[in-house]
Amino acid sequence: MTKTIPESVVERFPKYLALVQALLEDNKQWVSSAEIARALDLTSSTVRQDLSYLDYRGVANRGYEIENLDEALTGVLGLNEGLNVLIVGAGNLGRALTLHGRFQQKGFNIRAVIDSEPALIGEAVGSLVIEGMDILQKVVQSRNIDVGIIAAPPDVAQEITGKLVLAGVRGILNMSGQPVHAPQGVPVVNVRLLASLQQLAYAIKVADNKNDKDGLQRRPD
Amino acid sequence: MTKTIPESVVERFPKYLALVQALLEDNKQWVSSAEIARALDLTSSTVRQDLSYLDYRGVANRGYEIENLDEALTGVLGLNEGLNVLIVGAGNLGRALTLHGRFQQKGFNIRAVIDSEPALIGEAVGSLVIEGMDILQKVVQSRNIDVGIIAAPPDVAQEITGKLVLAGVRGILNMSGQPVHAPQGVPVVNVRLLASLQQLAYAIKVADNKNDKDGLQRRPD
DNA sequence: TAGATTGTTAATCGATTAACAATC
DNA sequence: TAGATTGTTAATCGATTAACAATC
Repeated sequence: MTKTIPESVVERFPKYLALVQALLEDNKQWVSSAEIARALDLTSSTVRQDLSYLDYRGVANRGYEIENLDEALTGVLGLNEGLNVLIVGAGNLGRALTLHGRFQQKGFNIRAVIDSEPALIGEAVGSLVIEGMDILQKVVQSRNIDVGIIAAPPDVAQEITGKLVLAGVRGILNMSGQPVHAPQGVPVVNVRLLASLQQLAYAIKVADNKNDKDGLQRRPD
Repeated sequence: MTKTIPESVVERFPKYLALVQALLEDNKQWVSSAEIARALDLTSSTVRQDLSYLDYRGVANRGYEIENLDEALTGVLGLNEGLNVLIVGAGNLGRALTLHGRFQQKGFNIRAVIDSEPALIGEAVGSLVIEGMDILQKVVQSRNIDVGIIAAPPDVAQEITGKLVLAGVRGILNMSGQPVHAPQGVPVVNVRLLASLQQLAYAIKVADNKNDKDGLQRRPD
């Protein structure tokens, strides 16, 4: 088995992967740690350290072969196979995610959208049809769902989590805004859009203070 | 001016704020660093250290008064006033964000939705009406927009960023998936949903390996 | 071969945690 | 007053960076 990879490193892997796939599109063949560092605003030392966790080694005096780097990053992230996704909640967010082509394109195959509201059942969302919450378990099992995405209101998020776990999903992406807990062995990633906006608010405040201090103009309230 | 607050601490402030506002709803009056730590999966030491950056001090032998803590966190994040938001892109994601009541409720007032597609102009999204991209600058200025949210395709994300900066927004939340750059002084927060899914994929892989090692059953492919 | 770039070790830096005096 | 909990200092831990021998 591979050595445990620090969380801070894992968090950067998707960035490397996005860059590498963009370079691949441009038909570039090689990239150096210094180039990667420049593109992602890191040091080349961090880049080399991070990439040393991969199954693929760079080549002294050449750098990293992009195709191999792509494969190694895809492999380490567990993206070789593609993952089947169920979206829970067919509101605006659920529909937006379902129709967002980029997930599909990157190996997250959206296989179903379900909702507890009977009136929505049967409605089309892209090439899918909204199904009932009552058949969640059946859907997960018959369509080999790996990942459940919670795009439902906060108050039902934990309840849905329980159902997803029971049905046998392997991981959960929770966009409800309400942090949820699943048993050990079923990882949960909580996406907090409000938190991102609040961090932005902080950054704005800091930037404004800086401008004040520097004697620069700011738009009057 | 206040001391600079480490990024790691600022990232936790929204979590404290969410908890504190939930406790406020429950009419709780006091909370201790140990209780906060338990709820957010931190150590009480980290909590006390973090909260010591605030303008409000706790009370020995009592803990923190929730109402004051709320105010202090709101203040430090720059959320006292509420912020006016423009959403760029009236596709599924843009509409979902516009209609998502929670942002409004937490002080992010969505004042406009714009799109470059003429056919969409005039269409209603909740209480707003989709407006044209050509009046972006006018909208930002006349409606005192603080924050632009990019909910448009990746290929136009950087271009929109330029327009937003020129129009005078104070910060940008970028949900396009394409990282964008703005000049110093206009902070950008990039939300990467795909990266979250990829991190989840990694966590799933690790969890599966662990189960294998422990000799537990895993669903066969 | 000479030069460039890797992989890795050691040094530095920053974040988290432990410990405890202050205090309500 | 006694006990609990804060705020803060010092210790520990982990992540980033610097440096350089190995190597293509």
